Amino acid sequence: MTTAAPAPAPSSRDLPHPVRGEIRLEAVLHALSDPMRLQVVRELAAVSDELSCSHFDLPVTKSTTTHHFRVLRESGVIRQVYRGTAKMNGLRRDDLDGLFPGLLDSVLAAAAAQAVRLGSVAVR
Amino acid sequence: MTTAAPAPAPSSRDLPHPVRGEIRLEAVLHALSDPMRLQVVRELAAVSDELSCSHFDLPVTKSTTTHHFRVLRESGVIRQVYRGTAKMNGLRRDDLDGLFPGLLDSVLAAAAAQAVRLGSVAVR
DNA sequence: GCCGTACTACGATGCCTATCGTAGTAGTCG
DNA sequence: CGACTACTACGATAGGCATCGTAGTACGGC
Repeated sequence: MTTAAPAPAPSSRDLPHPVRGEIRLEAVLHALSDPMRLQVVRELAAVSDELSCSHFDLPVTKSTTTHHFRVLRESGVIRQVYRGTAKMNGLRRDDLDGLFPGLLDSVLAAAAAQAVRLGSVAVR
Repeated sequence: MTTAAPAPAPSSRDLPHPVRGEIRLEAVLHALSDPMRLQVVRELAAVSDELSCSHFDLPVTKSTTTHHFRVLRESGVIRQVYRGTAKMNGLRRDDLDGLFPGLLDSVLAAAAAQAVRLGSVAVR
């Protein structure tokens, strides 16, 4: 075993992500069709950086939050990594733009337009 | 009474559609997140004309087909009208483009790109 | 070493939905 | 009128999913 890959301790903390080629349009659309998940994606796109799960103050329990983040991750919309005790979430903009050019931007623009239209203009 | 609207016989054949302002992004994304419905929308966009329900040869029963067309209609993606015995379906491109500029086109492009990517290039 | 924080996993529940089959209604054509 | 076509409505079923609560695991600080 020359390579002697030290197997960086599976640690049971590695999260399964679809590789770019495995991302399916239907799954992405489904992930974005939930208001709570769409809101999360909008926030992530706004900061264009990673955010911890606890940063989001969603009106549901932690368990449900975990579930929504998992749907987003497994559909390929976000990437999740552990950083110490925190789990950071980042938008997979490169992969999404590569596979579906313009899709994410038009969805984000549509969400923003609708937020204005529905009078949610004042932040929340 | 001048108008004297003769009430063109409700006939129980008028189909409820959301007006433009009632169309919700989440509902549209959800409607498009089903493979069968996405396929229908792609065909409608390809012909840019009305198509009867029976034109589509979906691998499900008539009942299920009716259900899918209703989801598309109630979400505001398509418009349905009766023409004789046939029920014609047309994409509401104007309304969708007006509310969510570029969204429909990028979804259609993404669907086409994915179809190619998955090797479904040879028809079925 | 112990505790608090952050997040997960598991089990349960209720709703939504995709699917079917059967029966029924509207329109057209003979 | 009568048969045929096109589509709907209704009822049933099974699976998915958003939600919760509780219990558990990993990390970092004291």
